[in-house]
Amino acid sequence: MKRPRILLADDHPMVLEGIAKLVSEFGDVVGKVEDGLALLEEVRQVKPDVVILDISMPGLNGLDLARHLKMHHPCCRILFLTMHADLQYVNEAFNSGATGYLLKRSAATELKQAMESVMNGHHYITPLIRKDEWRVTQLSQNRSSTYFKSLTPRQREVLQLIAEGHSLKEIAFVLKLSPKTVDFHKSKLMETLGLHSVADLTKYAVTQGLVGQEPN
Amino acid sequence: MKRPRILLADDHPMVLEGIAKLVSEFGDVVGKVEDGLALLEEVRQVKPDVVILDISMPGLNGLDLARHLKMHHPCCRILFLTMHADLQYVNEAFNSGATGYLLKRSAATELKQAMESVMNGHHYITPLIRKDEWRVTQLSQNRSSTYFKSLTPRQREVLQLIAEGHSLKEIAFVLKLSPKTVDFHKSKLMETLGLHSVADLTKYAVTQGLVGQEPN
DNA sequence: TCGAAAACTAGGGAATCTCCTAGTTTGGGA
DNA sequence: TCCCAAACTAGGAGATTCCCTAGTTTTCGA
Repeated sequence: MKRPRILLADDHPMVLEGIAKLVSEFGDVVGKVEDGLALLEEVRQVKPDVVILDISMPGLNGLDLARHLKMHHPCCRILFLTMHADLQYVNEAFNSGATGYLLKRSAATELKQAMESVMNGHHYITPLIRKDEWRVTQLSQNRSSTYFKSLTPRQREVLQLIAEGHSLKEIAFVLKLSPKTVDFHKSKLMETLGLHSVADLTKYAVTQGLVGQEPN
Repeated sequence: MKRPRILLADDHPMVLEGIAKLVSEFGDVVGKVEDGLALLEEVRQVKPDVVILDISMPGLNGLDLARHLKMHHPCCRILFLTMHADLQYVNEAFNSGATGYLLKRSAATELKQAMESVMNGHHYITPLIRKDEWRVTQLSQNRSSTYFKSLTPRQREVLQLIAEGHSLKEIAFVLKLSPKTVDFHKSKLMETLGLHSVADLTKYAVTQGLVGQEPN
């Protein structure tokens, strides 16, 4: 592989410099920037092969940047490196023109793999994000939100009530079902979402806007 | 300066490896860990001069870890490297035994400066956090309302683990307690916070920044 | 229209959690 | 120093949740 010319963007200098060190083992870091506007300017100047960027950035966020780059610098590959594992972000990223998607909690070795994929014209998505789930979402994407398309109405109902803090018994009473049935729906939806605790269900419901984030 | 023996802890491998590269220019990285328990284990094994760690970590958070370390390994210097610029965190960090406090948005060069201070027995706090403000807050801090409500350290620990999706049994194992004891702490903290379900505890922990909002 | 797949319903038994109680340890203040 | 309050520890008993299985209803495409 030809050594790619890489532009790095992250609003945390400490992280930026660290990633730069990692990346410089297999590519040339031709620029480092800490905000969205600087990135656009720098891309014009140095014409990198790949931009590695975070989603949350001051000025312009990563998703807006990706759209802009896709428009004005179509040859420039876009590799997200972010802490957001949320599928909505992943989808939004690829819809915005991303070529790859890594998490900060991915293994450091994935950087090189991802870079190779991306340089060969392929897409890359970290295995930490379940690819099949991502596919599913992508297909059902024409409706604005979501991904919990894959939940049945009953499952959504139960999920919401759980995330509101109700017990299975209470939910059963509200829905006029046996607690056993509610329990079944809970198991099923956990399986579907790949989650394993009430805590995770709650976080999921909150991020999906099913319930508010305020306790009580 | 003698090259310090450094143990690194950060729950994002990508960041961890990057920081390791940066640090290895002036110190020996004798260990890298991704969660609180691993950190305690590793400290016992390698007896580092300095631990560089994040505040938000799965298992045990950085503040609780600092207290453990101060207790069991008083010679080991503790340098926080985190994204939390909140003064409450800074105070709590120093109250918990921190020797230094850096931000991820600090300049990378501060790592070396901070390390030198810390190795010479001085404290270090990044200039991004105004030192005078920090003083003021510290004085007006009549101890208790530190980081979050009137929860005891144990209760905070348990709250975090619950909000991360662990069962009482798992938590008991991690903290080397009886599940009954964990249960008691849970009841007590629910009473203190006026909450009545795991869902609400999770939302509370998320809004307090004790855990991330992403499920899984 | 028919058949199959998906969704919905719920029971049994084991594991876990909840609530109550009680002993031990710890950190100040008189 | 001694004592008290708060924090921490854990046991018992009953309620709830988890996991598996199975029957019924609904949906949808051939």
